Amino acid sequence: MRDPLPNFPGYALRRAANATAAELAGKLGEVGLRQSDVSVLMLIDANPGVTASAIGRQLDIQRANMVPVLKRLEGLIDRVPIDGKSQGLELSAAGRARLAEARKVVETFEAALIARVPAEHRAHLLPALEALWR
Amino acid sequence: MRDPLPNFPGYALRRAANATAAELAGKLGEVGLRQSDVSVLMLIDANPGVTASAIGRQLDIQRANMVPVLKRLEGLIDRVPIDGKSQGLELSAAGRARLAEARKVVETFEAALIARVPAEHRAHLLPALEALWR
DNA sequence: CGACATCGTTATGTCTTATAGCAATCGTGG
DNA sequence: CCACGATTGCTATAAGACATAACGATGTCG
Repeated sequence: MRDPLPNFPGYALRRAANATAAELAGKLGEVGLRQSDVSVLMLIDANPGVTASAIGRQLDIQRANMVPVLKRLEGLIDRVPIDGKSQGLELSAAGRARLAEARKVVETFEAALIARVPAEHRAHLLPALEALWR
Repeated sequence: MRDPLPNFPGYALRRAANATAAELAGKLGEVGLRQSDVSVLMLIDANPGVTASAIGRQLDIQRANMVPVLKRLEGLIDRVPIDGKSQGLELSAAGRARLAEARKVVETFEAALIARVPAEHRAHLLPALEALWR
């Protein structure tokens, strides 16, 4: 079947993203987490005390939609009141342990990812993507 | 805010894909089409007489989910019975006209896309993406 | 102090996608 | 030539992600 679509970088981009996302989702499923979960955990880990709103802004997740995410992460996250309105988020011991597992999965996955792209293109991928994104 | 995520190629890939997809969706909205619509139209254009099932396989769209897509494209597509079970799809005159508009939008968009990536990385993007996808 | 922004949250609607099932038809191996 | 497994188009439905609007409470700044 003739398919002119793969010649469009934008199309290839979307397909590649979908394919790899599905792949990662599968592997993360084995540790009981989703990609968004891991993103949130990593951000909290790197910024202890951040608010849910701030994380949402960073990840382009609506404030309202952070609620079910955090609910799903119950037990992995501690909420520390900052003032009467905001609450800081931190990883619990369980959260740190779980993140360590997830990190292993992600890093294995990412390594496999770049390994898949031919050596001569490898170094160009990340810079090219960042240029597109921002 | 510290954010380790953009260092992961897989993450950058997903963000770039989302950002560009949203952008394209906006511009295609001006001609009243969605990305999936245009993909389908292009495939039909390149393969007159294809079945809906075949298109679905090519685009990873479930057979069942092709129904609303084709319904949305009513008037742009003609259905030509192949046998008692299958029907071939072709672009109508209106469909060809509409696809021409869409194609202009897409090509403008794609040109702007690659223009955005620094020259030294430009040629590597598509091959790298294809390697990831397949 | 007062106007305005922000926080966390609930509720709700929409859109996309997956799943299962159906009747009709096709193609192929025996 | 025909019975059986595969395929087609389709309906119905469920699940999931996501956006929007609104709320009370609180913080911030002129």
